[in-house]
Amino acid sequence: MAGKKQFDVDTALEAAMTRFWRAGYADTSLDDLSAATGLNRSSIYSSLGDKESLYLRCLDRYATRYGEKYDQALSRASEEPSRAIREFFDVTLARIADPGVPDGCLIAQTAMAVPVLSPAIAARAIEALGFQRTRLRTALTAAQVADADGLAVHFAAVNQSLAVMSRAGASRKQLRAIVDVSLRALSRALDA
Amino acid sequence: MAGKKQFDVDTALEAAMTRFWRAGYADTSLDDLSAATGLNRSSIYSSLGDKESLYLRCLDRYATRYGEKYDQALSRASEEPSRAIREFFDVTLARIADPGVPDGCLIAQTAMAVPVLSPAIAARAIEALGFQRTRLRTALTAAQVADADGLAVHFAAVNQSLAVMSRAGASRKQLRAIVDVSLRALSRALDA
DNA sequence: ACCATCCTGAACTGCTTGGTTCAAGATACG
DNA sequence: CGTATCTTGAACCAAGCAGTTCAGGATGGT
Repeated sequence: MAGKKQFDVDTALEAAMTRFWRAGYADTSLDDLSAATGLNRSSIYSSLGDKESLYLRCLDRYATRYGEKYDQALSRASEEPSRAIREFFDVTLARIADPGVPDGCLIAQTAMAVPVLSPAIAARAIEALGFQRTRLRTALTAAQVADADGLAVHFAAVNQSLAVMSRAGASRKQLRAIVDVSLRALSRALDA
Repeated sequence: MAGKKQFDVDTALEAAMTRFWRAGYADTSLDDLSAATGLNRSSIYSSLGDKESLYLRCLDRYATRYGEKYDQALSRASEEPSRAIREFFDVTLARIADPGVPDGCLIAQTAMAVPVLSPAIAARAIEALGFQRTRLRTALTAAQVADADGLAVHFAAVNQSLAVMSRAGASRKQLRAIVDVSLRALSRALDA
């Protein structure tokens, strides 16, 4: 197959992202990516770039996709803050419950490997986490919650903790319990 | 240098553990371990075993060392639960603040890599996390707190989240804020 | 002084890694 | 039909990997 038609770059990118997400950067070889995407090594290299730039593209893809979902969940924070934060966590819980997608979180995985990753990749992961915190802080500020800063970083952290715990085989019930304690803390802050 | 004296196995194990802790299993080669311990490749192999069994020994070493500290922090939970949990988190915060030791957490790092690690290593990490939850649940039950189970898994998760956030360069202030929200949730649970 | 003991450096194996090149083949369009 | 365009598989490279072996040198105990 050749001539003018090209393979679907988007599909290949999705497969590569999923592989990186499950196994991490170090444990994903070009052969793994080749097998996952169905593309030849040379095709990956010529149309998706080398391993590092491909990883960066996957990071962006991941951050954009779930960033939009988080934004949507938080969009009505000023009217119903409790519900907004609950829906924020539901985005993560639904992702973990989805059998078509790996456990964990690509951003969290990248953050854990910061000391051994290239500065460019490390910076992108840290940036994404910072963006998540900002997202939450903006929503909580709009809802006029006391200590919006502290709660924002707490929720961002608890969200990441779900990635770790899901990798360790935590049940959905346990993941829900983790979130519930944080949601109760928000309720108290709203009462005051 | 040879004859009858041996190098200090304990010192070597400590160096290996630190290296694994910082860089993870995949990104630590035998040459890295050799450089870190100051031992020859063949010395590592003959007296510490292969890479996998050495990693297991490091995991145990880590779990035992900090497990004791966590136990100590929680020992007076029935009398002063709030203080006990605060001191529990202080163990982690002090470890992260210690410049002589890497950020993050060896257990969390291992948990994140579960899908690509050997079953033996994966099982040990999951076991360690389960033990942490049990430790907390026992303490909270002794303190007669409502929803000890939910709080235990929440605290265990938040504790792991500190590893992720510290790797992403979070400040001590931010890490403290993450913990504070959880501690407030405990206070409310104790009031009720 | 001697000998048993242990460590060390170096080498070697077989394999995988990321990266790159290129000729051959398949297609679509004029 | 012919030609320009694109993909593909295979091969190649230098490097790094884990694991293992072994001869030789340094040491401690006697």
